[in-house]
Amino acid sequence: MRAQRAALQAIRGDLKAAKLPPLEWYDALLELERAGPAGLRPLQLEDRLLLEQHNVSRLLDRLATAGLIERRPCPQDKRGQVVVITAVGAALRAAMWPTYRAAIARHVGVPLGDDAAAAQLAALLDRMLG
Amino acid sequence: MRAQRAALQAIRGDLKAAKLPPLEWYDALLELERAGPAGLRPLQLEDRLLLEQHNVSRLLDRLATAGLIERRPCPQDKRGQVVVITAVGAALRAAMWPTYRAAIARHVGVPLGDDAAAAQLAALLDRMLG
DNA sequence: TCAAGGTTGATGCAATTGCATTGAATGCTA
DNA sequence: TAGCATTCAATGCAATTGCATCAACCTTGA
Repeated sequence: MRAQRAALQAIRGDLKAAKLPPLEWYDALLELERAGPAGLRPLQLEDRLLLEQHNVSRLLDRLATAGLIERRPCPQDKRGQVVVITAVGAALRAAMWPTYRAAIARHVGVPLGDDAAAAQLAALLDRMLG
Repeated sequence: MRAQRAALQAIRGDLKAAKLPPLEWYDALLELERAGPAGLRPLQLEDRLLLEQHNVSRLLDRLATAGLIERRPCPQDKRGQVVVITAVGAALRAAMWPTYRAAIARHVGVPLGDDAAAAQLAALLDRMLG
């Protein structure tokens, strides 16, 4: 918990110092970019981001307000919607990556030392997501 | 990040289901209990809990309101204070432990499998706190 | 086919967190 | 030792998160 908090706060600090949006935006935009033009249902985002339903709903509000995503009605289910990333959204995600990548390297990669340690850590943490 | 979030949310859920206070209270009370009757300065709590100054200040507000800690003036530094856990606070921490312990076992221990994996994970994460 | 129950996503309200600033006290330096 | 930058902790305000609930829609089964 403490290691995660330290890394997270440090990475957030780097993003903020670069005047970039919060980390949550990146995560959401990345998932949506991976989903391609088919987009994602909010429920799928919940699963992938491990966020609660109401937090996804409000995160999407902010992303939509910023013009980074588009909410489209869902043909199969009129309650639902399909969320698609816009070109602006994809551009922002790409613009965030260099800073984010460097922050990860600095605050996770460097402390861990070698790549083998990182791989080991990833493997262990993966077990916790089964 | 995702592994931590999953574990944290699950553990919080268990504490809530048992009608116990939030995890942050436990962490703070534990540090204060370890500090003994000498107590801790808020700044020391910041370091140990990796919380920002204003969050410590407000966490202490809540703990004090609940009668779990006592804020005493600091003799060496009249700006500061010394925070000491009360008997009620220690009792609450102790009461939380069985549930917390079980939650950790369930959501961290079990997924990891054996103790060796847990030790390895702890060692790797420790590197990130240097 | 329609009533009952479950799912999807939004929203009002309270609690928490983040951010900037403040007030008080300290210590450094000239 | 007066002046000034720094440190400790609190606080007003905005943004976010948590919680409960709601409205709309879907699904199932008699």
